[in-house]
Amino acid sequence: MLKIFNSLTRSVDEFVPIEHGKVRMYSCGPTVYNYQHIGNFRTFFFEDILVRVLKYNGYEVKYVMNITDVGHLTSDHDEGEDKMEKSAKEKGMSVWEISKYYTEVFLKDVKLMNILAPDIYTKATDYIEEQISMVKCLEEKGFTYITSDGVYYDTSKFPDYTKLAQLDVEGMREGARIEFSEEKKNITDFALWKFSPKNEKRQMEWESPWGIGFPGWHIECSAMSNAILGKHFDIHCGGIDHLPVHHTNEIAQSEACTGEKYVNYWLHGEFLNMGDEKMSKSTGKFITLQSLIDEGYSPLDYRYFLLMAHYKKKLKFSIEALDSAKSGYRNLLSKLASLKKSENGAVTDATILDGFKSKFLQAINDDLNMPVAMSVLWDMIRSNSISAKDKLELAADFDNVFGLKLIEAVEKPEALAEIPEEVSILAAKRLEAKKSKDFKLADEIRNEIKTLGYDVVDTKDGFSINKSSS
RNA sequence: GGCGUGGUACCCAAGUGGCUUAAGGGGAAAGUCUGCAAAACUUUUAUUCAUCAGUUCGAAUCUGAUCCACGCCUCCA
Repeated sequence: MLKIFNSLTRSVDEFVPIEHGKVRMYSCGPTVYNYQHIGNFRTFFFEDILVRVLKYNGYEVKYVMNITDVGHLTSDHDEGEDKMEKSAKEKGMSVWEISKYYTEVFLKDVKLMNILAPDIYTKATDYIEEQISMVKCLEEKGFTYITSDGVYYDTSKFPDYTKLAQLDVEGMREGARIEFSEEKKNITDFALWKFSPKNEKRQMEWESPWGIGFPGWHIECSAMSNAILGKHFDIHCGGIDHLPVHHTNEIAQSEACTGEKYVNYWLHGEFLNMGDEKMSKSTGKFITLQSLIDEGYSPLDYRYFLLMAHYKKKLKFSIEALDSAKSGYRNLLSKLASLKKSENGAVTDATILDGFKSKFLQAINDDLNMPVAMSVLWDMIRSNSISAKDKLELAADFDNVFGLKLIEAVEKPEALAEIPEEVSILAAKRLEAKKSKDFKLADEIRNEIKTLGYDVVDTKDGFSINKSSS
């Protein structure tokens, strides 16, 4: 039985799908105006784990992720610039080029982290009609009003507005860091449709019943999820930051328009912190996946790092912590590789195997407790009463959830990559020296090989060469 | 000002009333092995869970107070 923490109820609830055996799920993807940083990837990773756990439990999953390429404003309560347009201006490219470029980088990074692609990626600009008709629907039902700069949602008309995030609207007003627009009726009201500036031609703008403009940021998710998954579906997830505003607004829009319950389970991933503070794009303090790769880390080292913590807890990122994950991951792979070579040994007692399997299942089904699942993997690998073959099979089975490419890595270890001939010859010479007990020469040759960037390691009947770890 | 998290070994991090006198990984130390080194294997590494009170037969886990750190109420995964 799968249990997950539902932000709506604020408790760990048993997961019961709307339709037996099937799950419809939506998550808020990237806004493609800049690179995604490793904190963003923590959330995409968490959603990936959720999908994998659902599939491991036998559910058929229909998974949609959006790509925001319009309407996401820089700040100021619907008064800032559009992030896409701003980024395009700064880089001297068209918004469409910006969108294409950052989407491609995102897709590449996602793949490197072995995050399974959703069934459908939806772009906000591909669903303008749907967004307009949802705004119309809200207008007809009396949830909107028009100001000088757009069509707004009147949150006071939706009684359950504060439910998801348990917002204290009065308290917000007192400490608000920013004055809110005079034209807004309530501090929490938000734009559904924004008018293009009178004196400026936007690159992205569309005709609408209210005038030329572009959709507000929140409406895209309501419109697209509705179009693809229907009015009422199972799971909606995203980063924790989306809970008080974006997801709260989505519920208000969707439920006001359809009159039905929107989503059954809301899941939110916590932030990755740099030291004690969150990693954030607006402060410029962030790390991309590519920069980790440039530093000599594998994207899967980072994945292993993420598996060590629960998704609902803040995680401190540091090079030290990443290094320990890297070591842990490499150790794991070398253990598995040596299992591959070893004799199979005795047949394993089935009850022992089942014990590990059920511990694993219990961990992943307990609100995706990956740290515990990882400890089950390690205990299993260190166990004395399981044959090498069974260990590898179980590891492969668990890896359907972990996504660490454990078996691929064992099949073709990268250490065997290309050893230059020069190094091979030296190593052979060293073996000769060793055989004639000229250990001084042997050590000299080993040092020489070391300076070429390789390590020679003695084995029972010879040696093996590995690239020095950086 | 309001709302909300969290403080567990040298580091990362599970555990949220008895099964645990606190998982797992990294690191460190000792031993076996080895010409040496590495790897591998074995063992060790928190009588203690920010602090102080309290509830309980029993608390890291519940309650209260205190200290500290962080997030949200501007955009953000």
